[in-house]
Amino acid sequence: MSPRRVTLADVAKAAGVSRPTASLVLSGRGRELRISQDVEQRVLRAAEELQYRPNIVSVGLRTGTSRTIGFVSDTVATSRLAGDMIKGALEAARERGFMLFIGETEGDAELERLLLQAMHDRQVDGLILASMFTRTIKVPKGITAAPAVLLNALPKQPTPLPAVIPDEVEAGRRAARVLLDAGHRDGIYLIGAGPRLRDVPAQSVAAVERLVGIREALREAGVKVAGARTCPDWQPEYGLTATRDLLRTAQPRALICFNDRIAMGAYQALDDFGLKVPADVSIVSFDDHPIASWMRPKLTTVALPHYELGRKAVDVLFTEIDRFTEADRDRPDPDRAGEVHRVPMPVRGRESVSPSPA
Amino acid sequence: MSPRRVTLADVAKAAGVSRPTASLVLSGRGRELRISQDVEQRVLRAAEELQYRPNIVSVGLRTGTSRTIGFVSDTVATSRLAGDMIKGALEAARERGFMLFIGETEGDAELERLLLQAMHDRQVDGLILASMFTRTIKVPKGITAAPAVLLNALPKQPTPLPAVIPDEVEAGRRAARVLLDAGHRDGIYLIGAGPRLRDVPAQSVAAVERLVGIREALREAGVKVAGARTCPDWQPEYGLTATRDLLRTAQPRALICFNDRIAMGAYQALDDFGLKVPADVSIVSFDDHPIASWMRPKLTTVALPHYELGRKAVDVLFTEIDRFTEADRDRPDPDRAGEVHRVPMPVRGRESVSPSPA
DNA sequence: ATCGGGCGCTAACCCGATTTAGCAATGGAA
DNA sequence: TTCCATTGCTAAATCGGGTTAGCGCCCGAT
Repeated sequence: MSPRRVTLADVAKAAGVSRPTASLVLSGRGRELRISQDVEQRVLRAAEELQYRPNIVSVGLRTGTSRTIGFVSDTVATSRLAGDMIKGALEAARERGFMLFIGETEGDAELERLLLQAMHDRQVDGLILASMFTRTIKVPKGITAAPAVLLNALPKQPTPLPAVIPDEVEAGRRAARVLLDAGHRDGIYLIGAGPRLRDVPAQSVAAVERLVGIREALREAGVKVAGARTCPDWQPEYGLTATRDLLRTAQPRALICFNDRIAMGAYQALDDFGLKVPADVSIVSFDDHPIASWMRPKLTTVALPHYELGRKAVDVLFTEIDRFTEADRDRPDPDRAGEVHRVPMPVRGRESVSPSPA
Repeated sequence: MSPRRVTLADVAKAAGVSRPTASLVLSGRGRELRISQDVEQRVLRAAEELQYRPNIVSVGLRTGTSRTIGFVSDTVATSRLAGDMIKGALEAARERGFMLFIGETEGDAELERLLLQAMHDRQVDGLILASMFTRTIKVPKGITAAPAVLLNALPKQPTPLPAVIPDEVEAGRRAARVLLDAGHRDGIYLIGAGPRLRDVPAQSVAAVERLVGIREALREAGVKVAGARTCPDWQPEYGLTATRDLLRTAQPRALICFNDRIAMGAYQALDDFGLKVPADVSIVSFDDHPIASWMRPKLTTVALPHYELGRKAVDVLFTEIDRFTEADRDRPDPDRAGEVHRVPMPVRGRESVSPSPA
C-alpha cells in the first residue's frame, strides 16, 4: 500500500554503520559515547535524506511509554464547554509532542473501568479525569497506576491526585463586585441558589462556591442580599419561572443569575413584566456560555475558563509524570492530599449592567 | 510503581506451557492447530486468574496496527456540534474496541501535516478528516497511505476517499414541506440566503443545498418564494438586521431561516415589530442548535444529525479498513471517486409553526 | 617485543507479542 | 522391527527500536 516506512536499519545501512550506532547518534548520546564526527554526520545526513521518523509504537514497547495522554470525561458532547477544555488540553499536549486519547464514560462506572483499561493497554503516559461541570467525583481505584489529574472535579475520597478547577469563590466575589462597582446596594436578588448556603442543587461545587464568594463580597461592602430563588436545574425554563415568581412580589434592581441559561430565562421573565435590562434591572451571571453574547442586551458574565483549565490540567499532569519518573529518589508519602489548582474566572463586562440610579 | 503488568509469558508459565502455545490458545487458533483440550483449559484458566490483557503496543509492533483511529478536524471546540460528531464516532469505535486520537488543525495546513505525521507514527489504523461545518476541503496528499474518510466535508479535488455528509437537499425539502403541510402558500420568505442559487455565503455547502431543496419542494407544490434576505454571516445579529430590513417593506406569513442563530435574530426583530411567533409569522429553521429548544416559542428546525454523522463515518471507515487489508485480491482502480454517504436530517417539530389562517 | 589503555564501534539482548517451521512422541501399517 | 503419519507442542525468527557489555585496533610506554 504505502511505501514501507523508513526504519532505523535503513538509515544505518545508508550511513554504512550499525543500527545501534545510528540509534546513539540520533538520540543525541553520540557525543558522550565518542562517536566520530564523520560517522555522526553520515548518520544525520542519511536520516535527513530518508526522512526518517522513529516508530513511536516500537519506542513505546521498549520504553513503556507512548507519548500519549488519556482524556476521560463523563460527557464530552453535551456542551461547548467540554470542547474548550479538550482544546486547551490538546494544544498543551501537542506542544510537548503528545497526542490525546478521548474517552467518555457517561457516568457509567463499568464503562469507565473498561476505558481506563483500554488506555492502560495502550500504555498512556498519563490520565486526565475530567468532569463537564465542576463537582466531586468518585475516583476509580487503580487509577494511581499512572500519573493522573482531576479536571473540573474534586475527589470524593482523599487521594494524592492533584485537581484543576475554576476559582468559583473568587468568581462569586467578582460577580458581586460588578454590581457593587456600578453602585448597586439594594434590591440585589439571586436566581438559581441561595440565599442560605444550603439552598443549592446537590453535588454542585459551583453553586456553593459562587454563593460563598457573592456573600463574602457583599458582606465586606456592608450590603445585604435582598432575596433569592432556587432552581432545581439550571435551565432557562427554571430561570424563567423563578424570576416570574420573584417579580410577583418584589422589585429587584439587580439579579445575580447562577448561570447564563438561567439568565436567559430571567430575560424573558423581565420582558413579560415589561422591565428593561439593564435600565430597570441589571443582570450579572456566570459561565460565558455562547448565548451570553447573543442575548440582547449582551450579558455580563463571569467566564468559565475552559480552555485554560484544559491547558493547566496538562501542565500539572506533566509535573506529575516527571515526579513518577524520578520516583526512586524522592518518594513522598502517598497519603498526602493532591494539590488543588484554581484557575481564575475572568469577568466579561458587556451590556446587562448599568449604574444604579441611586 | 504499579505492580508490573501480567504478560503472556506469565500466563504461559502459570499454565506450564510455552509462550507461543499460550498465544495460540488465546487467539482462538488453538483448535485448528490441534492444541489439546487439557492445555487449552489450563491456559484459559491461567489467563483468567492472572487477569491477563495483551499489551496493545506490543501487538501493534508485531502486526502494524494499533486498534486506534485518528479524528482530525479543523476545530473541535468551537461548537457543540463537533462534540456530538466526536461522541458518535467515539461510541462506534468503542463498540469495536477502538480508541480515538483527537487532533485539531485550525485550518493550518502545516499543523495538519504534523498531526497526520504524528498519527502515522503511532500507526493509526484509519483516519477521519472532519470539518465542523459542511464544506469542501483540500485533501492533504499522502492521506491515502491509510484508510480515510471525510466527515461533514467533500473533497475539492477528486479523490477515492468516501465522504459522509448530512443530506442538506432533503433537509431543505423537509423545511419547506413543514410550512406547506401547515397550509402556507403565500408570504414565505427566506432569511440567510437566496432567493437565487448564487445568493449564498462562499464555501457553504449547506446554503446551496438547503436552498436547492427548499426551491424544489416549493416548486413541486406550485408555491413561489415571496422574497429573501441574505446574511454575510449566519449569526443572530445578521438575522436580526436582515429580518428588520424585510419587515420594513413586507408582511411575511412564514420565514425559513437558514440556521437557528439567524432564527434567534429573527425572533428579536419580529418582537420589535410587535409580531408574534407563530400566530403572525411561522418560522422553520435548520441545525437544531441547543438554543432552538430554549427559545420561546420553541423553534421548529431540521436537525443536523451530528451524532449519526460521527457513527456513520466510523462505519464507513471500517469498511475501508477491510478493503485495505483484503487489498491484494480486489484492487479496483484508484482513480474512482469516493462514495458519498448522505445522512438524513430529521425535522424537530416544535412550536414556531402554526397553520396558515388562509 | 610486550603490555596497558583509550578510542570507536558493534554483537547481543531486551521489550511483548505473533507466526512459521519443525521437533519429539505416539500409533498404526508394512 | 522399521517406516510413516499424525498429533501436540515448542524453538526461533520477527516487528523497530534502545541499551549494555565488550571486541578489535592503534597508540605509547615499558
